Amino acid sequence: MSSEAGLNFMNDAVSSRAEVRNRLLAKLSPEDWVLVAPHLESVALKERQVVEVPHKPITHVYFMETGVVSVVAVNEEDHRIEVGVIGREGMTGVSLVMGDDRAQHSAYLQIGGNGRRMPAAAFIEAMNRSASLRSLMMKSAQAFMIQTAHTALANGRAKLEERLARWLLMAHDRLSSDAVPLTHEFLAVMLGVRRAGVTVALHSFERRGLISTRRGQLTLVDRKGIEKVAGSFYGIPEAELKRLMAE
Amino acid sequence: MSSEAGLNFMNDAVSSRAEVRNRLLAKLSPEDWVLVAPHLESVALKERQVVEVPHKPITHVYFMETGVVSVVAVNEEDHRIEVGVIGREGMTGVSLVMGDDRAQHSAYLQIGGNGRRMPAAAFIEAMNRSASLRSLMMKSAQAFMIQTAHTALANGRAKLEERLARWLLMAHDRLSSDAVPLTHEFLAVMLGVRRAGVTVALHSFERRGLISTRRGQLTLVDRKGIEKVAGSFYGIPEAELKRLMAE
DNA sequence: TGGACCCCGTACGTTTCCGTACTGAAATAA
DNA sequence: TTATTTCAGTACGGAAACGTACGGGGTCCA
Repeated sequence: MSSEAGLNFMNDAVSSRAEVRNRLLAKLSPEDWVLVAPHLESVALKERQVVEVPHKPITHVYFMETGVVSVVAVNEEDHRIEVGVIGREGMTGVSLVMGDDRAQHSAYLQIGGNGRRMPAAAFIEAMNRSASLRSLMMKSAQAFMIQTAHTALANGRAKLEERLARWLLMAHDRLSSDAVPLTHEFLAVMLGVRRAGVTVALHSFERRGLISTRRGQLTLVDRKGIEKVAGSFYGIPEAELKRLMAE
Repeated sequence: MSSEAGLNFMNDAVSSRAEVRNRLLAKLSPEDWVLVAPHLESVALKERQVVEVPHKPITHVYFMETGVVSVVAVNEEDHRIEVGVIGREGMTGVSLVMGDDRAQHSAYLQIGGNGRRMPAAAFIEAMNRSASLRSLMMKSAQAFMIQTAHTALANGRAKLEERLARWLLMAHDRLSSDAVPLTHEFLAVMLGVRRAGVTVALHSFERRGLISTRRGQLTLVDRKGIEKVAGSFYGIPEAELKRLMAE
């Protein structure tokens, strides 16, 4: 998976304010928008499109408007697990906000979508020029940290069904429809469990009327019911994101 | 556990540069040190001393010189697990660096020690005045994020023995001796596993000559051997910390 | 339209870890 | 010293999830 392959550029000259649907970009002050907009470029990314490679420099930050990015931690023995997801509420390239130039984790589109991207250098430059922009980006980074911490909690204490429910809810929050176009295999990789385990769990969800499934896709039917399954493993990062973005 | 109970203040007038052993404080430029030093206060903290309470304002940041702070994520159903440890390489109160005023997680001394603390307001003020200070603190925050992500990885993919070995190594990195003064019960809480499970695993370590144990304490004997057990679940955050602090 | 491939359903024995609980030994308080 | 509490060792059945693997059905491409 190359970082550039399969990338589609939209042919807008300069991103126009009104059509911005990424929540971070939408929150920019007019002054910060002026700082950022000239460097934005609309892109459409397919599923599995890689946007960050561990220990390599970050080339662009992505502000998605649809789709879901998975951030996956990997170690040398090739153990891997998702440590967070990013959708239209945030951005990729959190390391840049922290003054680092490289990606820590693998990041790629779990569910394809479109958004805008900005070269890393321009992003850093903009943050250096505007304290308010930097402040907003740090809040976003903080929200992502919280999500990662709760992923650690769920990974250590929750059962497969609880973690799966949590994942579906987080994905659903970032999608405009109830359909989640993913195979069991990919869900399994995200959660760090067996593919067969996901199949069985989803089956149980379906029998309970929580979701419906078909090949390569599942659809949330009873969100409240799924929330019940996830219990309090879901919710805190979402509430904290809301709080951090409220001001 | 109150935040103030059992706190001991040292009677130094102003912290002197030479005796600073916290690595973050030690890295401050002379100018940044001038900004920070007047607000530092030496403290000795006993084990279980609480320094941060979830969702409550952070009152002080702590720069430990000895001892280990556990940062523990908790949810409403009272599931809890450690998401990171902090010793003389870092600081507590990472949220402040990100522009938030409250603690996300519970933080307390897992192993007692001493260090310096600084009121939150003074810390924020100092960061606002110095870009280089802020930059250093953000690097430290980044290092902590990386640790949390790898905790999520270990929680999801590693076996009990691997996670226990990882924890021992992280504690050892932050202690000046090979002795870790902790009960099995506390290790179990950190890892989110049964106390009995820790007992059995430590036993196995002891039989293999990796550690020695006595009531309320264990001692690392063969660090290399323990690293072998932890495999690649240990190491990346440590290497990244080194890199981030190298500049 | 046939073949190849991908995805899902299912199964089985096995490992890991849990929940619980009882015991004795060590440390601490009275 | 004695009483009390804390900590460690051990055990048992059971739940959860694992590794592996096989077959059938969908989907897509030639």
